[in-house]
Amino acid sequence: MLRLFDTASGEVRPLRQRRAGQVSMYVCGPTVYGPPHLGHGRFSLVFDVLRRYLVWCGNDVVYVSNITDVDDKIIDRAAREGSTPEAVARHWEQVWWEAMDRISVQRPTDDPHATAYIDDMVRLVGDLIDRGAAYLLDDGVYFDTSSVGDYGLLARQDLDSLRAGARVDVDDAKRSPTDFALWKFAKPGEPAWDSPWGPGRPGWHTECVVMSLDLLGPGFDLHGGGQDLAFPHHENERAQAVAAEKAFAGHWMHNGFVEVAGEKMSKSLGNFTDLGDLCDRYDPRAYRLLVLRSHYRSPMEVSDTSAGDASRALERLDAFARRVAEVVDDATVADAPALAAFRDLMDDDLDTPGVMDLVFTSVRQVNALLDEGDRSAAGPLAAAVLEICSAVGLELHAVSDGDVPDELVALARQRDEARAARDFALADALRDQIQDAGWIVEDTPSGTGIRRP
RNA sequence: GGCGGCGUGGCCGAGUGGCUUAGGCAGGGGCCUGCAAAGCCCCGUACGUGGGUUCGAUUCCCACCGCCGCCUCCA
Repeated sequence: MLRLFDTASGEVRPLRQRRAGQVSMYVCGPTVYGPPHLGHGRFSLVFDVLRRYLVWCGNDVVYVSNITDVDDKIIDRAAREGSTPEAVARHWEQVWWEAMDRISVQRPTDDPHATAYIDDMVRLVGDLIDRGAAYLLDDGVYFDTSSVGDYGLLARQDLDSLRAGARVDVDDAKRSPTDFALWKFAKPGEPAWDSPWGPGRPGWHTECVVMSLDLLGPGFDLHGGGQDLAFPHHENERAQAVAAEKAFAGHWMHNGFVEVAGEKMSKSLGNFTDLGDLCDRYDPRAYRLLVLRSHYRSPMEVSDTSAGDASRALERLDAFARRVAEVVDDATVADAPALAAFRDLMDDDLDTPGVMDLVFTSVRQVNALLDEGDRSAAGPLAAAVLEICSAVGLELHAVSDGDVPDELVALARQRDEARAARDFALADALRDQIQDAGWIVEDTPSGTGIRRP
C-alpha cells in the first residue's frame, strides 16, 4: 500500500484509489513561454517516477498533465518578439516535449490545452456567478474566496492570515486580496474569446479544474505539482471545485524546489538553470539520478559538482550493467527480497534515496559475488537491480555507444597478441594509441575491451 | 507581520533516542592486474549555537543564530 504525504491533511497517508488497480493523476504542466528549467525537470521526473512505480505495481495509470497556452507571459513575449501568442506557445511547447524526451519522462496519457477548454471554463465561471461565489468588476470576473469555508487548507493558513500577508500593490477593487480572476477582459490586441460578460480570457486557476474533472472525473485520485503551486494555484482550483460542489482531488502531492547556490532556481541566476543546457553538459540520466537521490519533498542542490558526481555514479551503474549482461537473461528470476525491499521503500512516501542505497549496495554485492565466481548467486540479485532501475526510469547502458572503428579493433587484437607473447612494451604502446583516440580500454576475460568514455 | 521548511563528515544526500550510527562522489591505504582500467576490502567518526528533558540526544522540548520558501507570476 503506497503511502504519500498529503498537503491537505499535512501527513503521510495511504493513497486512496477511486477504483482498485487504477490511479488517476493530474500534474500541473508548464506555461509555455520559455525554455524549461531545472525545476520543471524535477517535478516532471518526480511524477514520472511515481507514475512508473504505480505501473510497475500493476496499476492502470491515467496521467494527465496540461499545457497552459494562454497566459499573460505568453502574450508579453509575443508582443516583445513581434510574434503571436499562438506561435509563441506552439514553439515553446515543442521545446518542452523535446526536453521531456531527453530526460526520458513518459508522455502523459492526455495533455489538455487551455485554449481547447474555453467553453467549459466559461460555463464554470457562469455557474460560480450563479452560486454567488463570483462577482463582476470592470476588468473581469473574480472569485469570492470568502465563499469557501476552509479556504487556506493547502496553504495551511486561515483566510484572515492570508489576507493580512497580502502585499500592498494588490487590486483595490477586489473585495479581498485573496480573491482571484476567473475571467480577464481583453485589452486591445490581446487574444479574446466571447463570454456572457464580455470578450476576454480565462484566469490561470480555472483551466486545471475544468480539464482535470473532464478527463479524470470527479474525485480523481491525485493532484500534484511543485511546492509553489500549493498556494495559490491549487488552493484556488480547489476553491472553485468546492464552490461548484464537485468532488476534487483525493490527495495533494507537492515536490520541493531545486536550489542553485542555496537559493530557489531562477532564470536570473543564469545558464545553469536551463534543463536543456544541463542535458548538453551532462548525461541527461544524471539529472534523474540526482532527483532520485534526494527525497522529493526536500530541497535539492544542483551544481556542476553534484551533476558531475551523479555522472560518475552513473558510470558505475553502467559498468555494472555491462558486467552482469552475461549472467542475466530473460529467464533470470529477480531476487524477491530485493524487490520486496524496493517496494517497502517506495511505499513509504517514495523513499527513492533509500532505493538508491539499496541499488548501490546490491551492485557492490553482485560485483563481489562475481569476483568470487559465484554466478548463480549474482544473477538474481543483478536482475533485481536492473528491474528496480528500470522501474524508476533509470535506463542503464549495457553496451557502449557507437561502433568501435575497425582500426581500433585491429589495434586491440594486436595488443592481445603482444600480451600473449608477454611483449608488454608493445601492448602498452597499443593501449596508449587506442586511448589517445579517445576511447577507454579495459581488460576483460575475452581480451582487450574498448568502449566510449 | 503571518505560515512553513532547512542547517549532517571535503562535496551531495538519507536516517535514527543508545545497537554493525545509509548511499554516492572525491581522498588515503590494501587486494587483484605484467602495468593499468574495472571490481573488491579497509579508513574519515559528522550532525548550526546555548540551554532543558533523559541513565543517555545528532535524533524530543525551548531559545537563539544563519539560510530558504510561500503569503504576487512561478514547478
